[in-house]
Amino acid sequence: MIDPTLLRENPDAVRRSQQSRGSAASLVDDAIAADSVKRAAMQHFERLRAEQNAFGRTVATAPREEKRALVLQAQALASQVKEAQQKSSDAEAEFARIAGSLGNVIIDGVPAGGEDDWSLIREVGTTPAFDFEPRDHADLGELLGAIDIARGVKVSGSRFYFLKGVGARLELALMNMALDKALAEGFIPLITPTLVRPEIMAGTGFLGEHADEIYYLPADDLYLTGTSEVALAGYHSDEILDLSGGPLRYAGWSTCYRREAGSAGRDNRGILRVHQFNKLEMFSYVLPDDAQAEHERLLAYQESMLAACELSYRVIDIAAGDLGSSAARKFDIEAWVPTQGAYRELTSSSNCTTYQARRLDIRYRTESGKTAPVATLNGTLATTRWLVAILETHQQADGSVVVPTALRGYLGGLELFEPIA
RNA sequence: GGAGAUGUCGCAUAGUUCGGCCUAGUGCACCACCCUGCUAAGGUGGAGAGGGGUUUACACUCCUCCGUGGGUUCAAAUCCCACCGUCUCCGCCA
Repeated sequence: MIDPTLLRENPDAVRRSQQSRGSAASLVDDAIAADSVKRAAMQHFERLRAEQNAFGRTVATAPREEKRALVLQAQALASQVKEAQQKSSDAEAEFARIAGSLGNVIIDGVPAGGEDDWSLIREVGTTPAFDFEPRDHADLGELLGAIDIARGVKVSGSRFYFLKGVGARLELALMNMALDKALAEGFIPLITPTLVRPEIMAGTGFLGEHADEIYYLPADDLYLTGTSEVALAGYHSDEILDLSGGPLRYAGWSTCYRREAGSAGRDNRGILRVHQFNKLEMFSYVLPDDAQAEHERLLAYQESMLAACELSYRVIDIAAGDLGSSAARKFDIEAWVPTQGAYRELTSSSNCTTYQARRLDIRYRTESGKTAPVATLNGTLATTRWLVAILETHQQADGSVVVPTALRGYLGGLELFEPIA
């Protein structure tokens, strides 16, 4: 939910944002109209209600013999009040529906356009060159006994897999390295629920256009989360936070579930795009004025992880039309995947400003003692998908894979993954 | 899954019997000031959340909120229905 005051006082800013996203700017005018209808209806209802309340007090204290006549009068008033209340709550719901469909107001500098209109922030590292034909991660995974796709499909269907042997160990090593990084930066570790209630899912903005991407358990009315961001954002819902000591930073580890309904035929090979994977996610609650600095900070942590994995990558500023509704800006880091000859997303970091917090009712106390929504940000610190880039980047001609130095300590000193017999 | 208990503005509670001076009282904690004078106490006042009106702002004023959503009624914390959470016991259980 965007700031209704901004909608009233600076509708042009919201219009520009909608245009950059390629969404309907006319929604802004609809929202403003609905807002004024809502307020008129509220005022009408509240005036009648005040009258009714006053009358009620008269009835309560009236002598018995006058009560009967007074009650008859009050009955007429009550039906008017009821009607006005209905109109008011309808108008309120209508405003919420329209205003809720407006995306977050993007931050200046975010490129306009869609999926391909991102702008490059920087490229880091040199893309690996091989004097042999590199194998893709699926082949390497099989060769090393690290990834068992066939049995994953047998047990659970397409886009499922087993991590096995050094593959399983590599994932745990990566997660542990990421956790240590997070701890060093002051994040509080959390292992989060992966099943959440509808209001939490809706509050984080995932039940909008992408609802078909989400697993749902109708028998229990619960959703399986595609990222621990959902639980991490819901963690402080309906709370007033004390941020006087600085931001609240959490590192949430969870398994993530995605239906991948809209990606049939894409990335069918290997574990690039799967229904289930693990992720360590950073999540920050900060004062609104600190949000942009925090975004840079999360990005820096991510880059240091990529560097520790000795990967070559680029940082991109995602275009407005490719942002989720909650994000005001999103930076992705994409690592070079040799056999694809392309950069592929390994991390994503969003600044949701106050949009998500407003919907989840997460506030802080301003200096004047009033409450105001906080800003929320999230970013990937490690996921299963990183194995793709790590295996492919560090492979050798014989199919072995050199373990990045920083990860060796998490693998009992193992320096090389070797093909199994 | 079964039985029972329970949910009140930070925490703890009063209020629910029998609907109406509940505009939800009190204690603790909190904030400001005063007094005292030394590691503690006393006094006065303030102070919940969301929204509307009016405001540069302060202030003022109105509406809503007693787990959630409905219902009955002129009037609901209080009565009725459904749901949710928590606790206790029983059952079941990777």
